[in-house]
Amino acid sequence: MSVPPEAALKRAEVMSAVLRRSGLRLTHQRLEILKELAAADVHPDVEAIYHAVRERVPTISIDTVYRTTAALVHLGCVRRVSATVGPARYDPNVGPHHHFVCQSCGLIADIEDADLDVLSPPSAVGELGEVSRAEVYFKGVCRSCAARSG
Amino acid sequence: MSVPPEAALKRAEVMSAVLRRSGLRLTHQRLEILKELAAADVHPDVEAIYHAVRERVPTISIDTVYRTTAALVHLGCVRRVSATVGPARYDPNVGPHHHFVCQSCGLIADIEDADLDVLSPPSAVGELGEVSRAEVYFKGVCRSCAARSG
DNA sequence: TTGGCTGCAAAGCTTTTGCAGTGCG
DNA sequence: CGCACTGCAAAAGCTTTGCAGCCAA
Repeated sequence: MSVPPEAALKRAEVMSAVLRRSGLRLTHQRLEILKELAAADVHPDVEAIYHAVRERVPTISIDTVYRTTAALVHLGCVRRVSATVGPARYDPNVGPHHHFVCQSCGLIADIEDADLDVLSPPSAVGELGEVSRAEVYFKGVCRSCAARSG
Repeated sequence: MSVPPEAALKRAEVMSAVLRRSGLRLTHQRLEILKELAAADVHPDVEAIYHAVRERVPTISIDTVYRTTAALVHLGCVRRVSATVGPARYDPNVGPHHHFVCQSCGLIADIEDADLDVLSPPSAVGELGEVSRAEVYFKGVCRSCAARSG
């Protein structure tokens, strides 16, 4: 939630535009979910989005959050990332970037690094399929988990 | 299942040794699960392991497969990897290596590349936590999915 | 012998789906 | 006004847990 307001606004506008352009309806519920995602920098899961949006739209159901996130992923507006533990998390940053993953609590943090962005696959990968993107995951233990377990 | 027999045997022996050394019992069921994992090169999920082992141990239950894989992950004998879709998959190769992931069917293939192994995290990562390993995921669409959908 | 392990059953958690009413375009 | 969307409820899929009997060490 500490994404710069102007960046969040821009993201929300892009998402709205893509939604509208693709023929999907921009409902009150979808708008709130989309704004929540646009402003998120903690890769929230569906449960977290649901609770946050419910503050403003008390009648929303979690099904709608599932359906809307699925639609946004399908449109390429957000990216579904999954840790090795816990529910799927959603990343509103769809540009090239990388992640730090805490193996203990599942925290996922963005890592921006131009050198990693230009990583190209070894030639052998071509035999497996068509690569659209490379993502580096740095796995370890985050500060708070390290502090908690000594 | 096309891992070289001697490599699979070696892996199975290492896993058995680790299990025994850690005070866990090497039961008939565990031995078969462990052999199945040692010989696997397709990153099977629990369901796949269960069905394969059941050919030889018809009375085994899927709970035991869940419990045994969890134990092996905890001991560092196999690695749990998760695609963005479907159940968790298990990788008996715990050395440094990378993956190709099919975004359509969830297939995960190993990629060996010495250059990628020595990738070091950007300095900013140090603020987040302690990194124990870097893994590169090349995401795209595998050959059979590409063929299926044109 | 005995404490850890197994199989069974039930439950928990995440996610998907069918349906009827609602509201966006 | 029509059809996509929503909320509700039920179910499906993956995984974990409690318990009583069994077996590796």
